[in-house]
Amino acid sequence: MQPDPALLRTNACAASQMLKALSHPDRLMLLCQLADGKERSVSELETLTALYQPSLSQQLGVLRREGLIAPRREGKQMFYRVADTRALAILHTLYQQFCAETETTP
Amino acid sequence: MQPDPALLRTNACAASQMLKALSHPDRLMLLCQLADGKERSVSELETLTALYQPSLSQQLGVLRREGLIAPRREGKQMFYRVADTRALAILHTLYQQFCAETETTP
DNA sequence: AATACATTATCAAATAATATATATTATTTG
DNA sequence: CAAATAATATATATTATTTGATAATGTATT
Repeated sequence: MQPDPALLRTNACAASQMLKALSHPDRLMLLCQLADGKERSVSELETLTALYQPSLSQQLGVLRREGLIAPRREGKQMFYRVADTRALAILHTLYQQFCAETETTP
Repeated sequence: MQPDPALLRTNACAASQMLKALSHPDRLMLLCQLADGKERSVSELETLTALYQPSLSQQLGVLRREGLIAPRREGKQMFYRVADTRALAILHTLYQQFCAETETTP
């Protein structure tokens, strides 16, 4: 599936760095709320995830520095959206694997 | 995409635990070698990844305890294969996103 | 200036990573 | 059968990183 060992390592490092950013429940919840590609304000995210505000901002900072999300300021509010198509692809797979079956079907 | 906040958190925790296991270059390289669903012996994996044996065994141990891979003994050798379909799905997405474009095309 | 919203700084506790040493299990050989 | 070897696993020690909580600070609007 991957012939060149040096390239394998390079790619594995890149991928695992992104996975590291994803592998935190709070950060993953945040990204789930942005997985539709639309943007959300920080206060919306605060409501949706029920995270304590400084933690929220802290985790958004991690995602921002990794380039996974991008900010846009509008007055006093900050809006974030997913800024990395690779992350978006992973999020969709995660949704299929971890959420699709556990959906609340009335 | 995900209405119930409690369920969101539950799923996010499950997913991030698996991602944590994936988000290490050595472990990811190992899993890449098993991503075709076939099994490989530890010594094969040692050759393929050029990892120092105790590290290799240590990382295999992490993956095994997380249930991502399953062992089979055959004489003195141990064979491992991916034992989790969710992990397999994630690995395929990762391959598409991080390896597909960088393929060595002669 | 006051208010609401958002970010940064600090720091102890918990976890994870890396390297080295040692142990286990099974086969082979004398 | 006992000793040697091979393949893999575990233990340990050290260092580095991450987490989680709280306090302090910054920024824009009213």
